[in-house]
Amino acid sequence: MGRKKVEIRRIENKSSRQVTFSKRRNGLIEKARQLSILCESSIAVLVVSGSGKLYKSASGDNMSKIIDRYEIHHADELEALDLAEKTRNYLPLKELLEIVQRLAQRHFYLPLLLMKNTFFFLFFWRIMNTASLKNQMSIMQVWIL
Amino acid sequence: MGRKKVEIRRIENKSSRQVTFSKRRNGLIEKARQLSILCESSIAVLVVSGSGKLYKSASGDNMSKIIDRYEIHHADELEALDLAEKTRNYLPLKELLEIVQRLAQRHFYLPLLLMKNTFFFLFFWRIMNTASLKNQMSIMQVWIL
DNA sequence: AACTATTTATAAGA
DNA sequence: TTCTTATAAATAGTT
Repeated sequence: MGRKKVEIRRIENKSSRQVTFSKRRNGLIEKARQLSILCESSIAVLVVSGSGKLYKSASGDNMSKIIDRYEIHHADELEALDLAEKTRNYLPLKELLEIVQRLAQRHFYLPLLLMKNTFFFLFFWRIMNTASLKNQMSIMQVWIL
Repeated sequence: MGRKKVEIRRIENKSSRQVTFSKRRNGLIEKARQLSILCESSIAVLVVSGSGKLYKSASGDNMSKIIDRYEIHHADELEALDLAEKTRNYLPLKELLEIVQRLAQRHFYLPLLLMKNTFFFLFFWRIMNTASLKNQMSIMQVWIL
């Protein structure tokens, strides 16, 4: 949509890349706003520029709610069944902790509340019931870090 | 961009709303992809339909990374200084817990790791040092829920 | 799902 | 940067 057709590949000229970034970024956010109103939907757009600057927009609902909705969706995609299998087989505590840590690392931002239907709580309570009080601090650090 | 100019307001006819949703959603995601390539940027688009279905796209980087970048940005916006002030004045434990709960509610998805430079840990350790062991369980529930 | 008349977005230039 | 305008692209209504 312009004087010339452009190939969709990195614009090498820095200043025209910047101009295009600004124009199209505004266009994208405006499109999101329109879609949100026309079709009663909630839309989040997050843009991170090459230099790391963040531009965001949330239409129809606030950013937190939309991201929460994504987290729920994402949680659903987790390998819950595989984990359930392992849990039923009563893994050693050490291995349980490793799984928790790995998951926590991969999906760290995932609010635990949103995982209420998954197996984190099972892990948690089992660990808490198994570990001695003096170990609880370090276990809590696993959960927090 | 069509046979007629459309006002940007909710489309009342359900089926044409659905058709428009599908067309424009695809358009939006394609625009995001193009911008990401043309200008070397990372773009996340999250769309939640009126019926709650989620559509997402991440270009230039994966969704987790882009959302993490947003979380960091968001954390920076927190009223950290105000909180620091309050902390220095040694609020009663009850009030500290209330602040923690309010923050947790508003920014629940925020990974604690990303807040390492904020005051959550101060809160946490102070609470843990103040509370008796038998209260720690309920305090942990504050943190988890 | 296609088609196509129009509107809209935007690339290049001023 | 901001405005202008020729042209490409998106899409509203139709089939």
